[in-house]
Amino acid sequence: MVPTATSGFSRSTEDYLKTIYELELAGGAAQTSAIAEALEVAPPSVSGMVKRLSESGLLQHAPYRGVQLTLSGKRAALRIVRRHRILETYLTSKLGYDWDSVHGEAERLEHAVSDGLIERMAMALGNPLYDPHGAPIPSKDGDVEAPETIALADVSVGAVAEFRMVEDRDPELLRYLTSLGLRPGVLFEVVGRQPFRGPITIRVQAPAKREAEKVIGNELAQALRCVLAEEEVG
Amino acid sequence: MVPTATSGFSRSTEDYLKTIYELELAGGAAQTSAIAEALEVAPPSVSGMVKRLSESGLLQHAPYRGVQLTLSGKRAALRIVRRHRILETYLTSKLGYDWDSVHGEAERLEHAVSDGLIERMAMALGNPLYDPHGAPIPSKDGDVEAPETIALADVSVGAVAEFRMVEDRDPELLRYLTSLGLRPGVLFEVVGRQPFRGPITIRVQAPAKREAEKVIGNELAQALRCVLAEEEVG
DNA sequence: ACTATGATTTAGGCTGACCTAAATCTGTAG
DNA sequence: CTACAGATTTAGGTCAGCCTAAATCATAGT
Repeated sequence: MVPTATSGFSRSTEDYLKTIYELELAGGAAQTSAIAEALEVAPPSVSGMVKRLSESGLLQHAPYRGVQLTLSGKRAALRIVRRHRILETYLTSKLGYDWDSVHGEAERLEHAVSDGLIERMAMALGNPLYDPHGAPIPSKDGDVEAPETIALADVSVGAVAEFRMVEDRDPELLRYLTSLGLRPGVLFEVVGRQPFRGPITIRVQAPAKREAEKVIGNELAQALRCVLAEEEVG
Repeated sequence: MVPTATSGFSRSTEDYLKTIYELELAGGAAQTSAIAEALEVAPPSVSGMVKRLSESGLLQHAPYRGVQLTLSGKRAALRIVRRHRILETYLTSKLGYDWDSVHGEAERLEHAVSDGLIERMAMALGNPLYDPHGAPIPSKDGDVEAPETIALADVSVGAVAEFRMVEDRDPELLRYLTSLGLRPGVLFEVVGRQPFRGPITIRVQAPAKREAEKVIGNELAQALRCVLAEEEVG
């Protein structure tokens, strides 16, 4: 009738490319085991798929070393990333989804939606630059602006910073952030930090509300990407 | 990561069930060759899939005779039909698609979208009862109201009728209807018909416009489902 | 420089969904 | 009542993508 995916690649291929792209961002060449873990697949399955993908020219494989996307592989990956983030944005803005429940839906739809529909959604949203979790949306021709951010864990005590971005995969984490009042764009001040990778205390600047202090574990604080704000005018 | 379809059935299974459902509507038990043609696969592929589907209890197979959906098969089929029609309606109402270009998009998305998203779309549309081509949208628990219609070809000369519904599969046909001013809900009068299955002349009641006469081939007129309107008040 | 450990690949298999070619059934026309 | 045409099924094969078990490689620690 109508093919599964709209790229000429299989659903599975698209998933591998996107995953490899994200692993490369996080650090150099993607390892077989890392890909396997991210895709919840056994390592030999990755070896097999990697062979096929490199035969299609989508990536280069240095055996036992790792894998790197070629230009066309990266292009295909960024196309999926764009779709994923536009879908997440559309679902939250236009259909009342919460930011913690869009990931899985986007994960399926990113393969099924046509380019035309993605562009209509982007248009309807006013061509947004960031998704609901603060991740940058690649442009149609594959440009991504990756803003410089630091982990909340690395913001010094006394500094004011803006929460900018967090991974979209963990709904519980996202709901927890909601309960703290933390979403992209929110300003906060670090008012204390315990030693030995201990918890961090922040004061969220909720507009027209009591600014309660919140305590955040160090591990979570590593996952929250921020930028330092201008100094507050005394 | 996340399964392809949201029903527990494969994309392919969903397509077979929907197709068989539609063939049954059109006339009794679905034949292997009819299924094969509709899905654009070879007849032996259908035999194989039919065996699997009947082993799963989704249909009953009378060898060499045909195939009939069981209750659970019909339920699964209607679920897909509902998704397809809600998607078509959403795309036309909310994203500016024309009625001739939604079918293919819905064909892919119907397998990927979650039940929750479908219900949100339905809600956003005000729980519509008909899709853009006039086809009834099954309810969540599988009730379809199939209105009594007759082919435009069977409307007698002099009668006024309302155009109600047409198949969604042929974009060219739909664009042609658009050019005639025919979409669901439009009234027209049959002003003439040539003998020997010849063409039919109608006058479309365009509000506040010149009511030009249009000539329609008999074959097309068979595909246009209508209901007779009340007599016009002289 | 060797060796153990962990990562990776190879070998061999399975399943779903498709295909073509060959066999078999059904119903109709003589 | 038989034979043939057309529909259907069976037989046997391919391919993508997954799996487990076994072999191989890379490297870090002695």
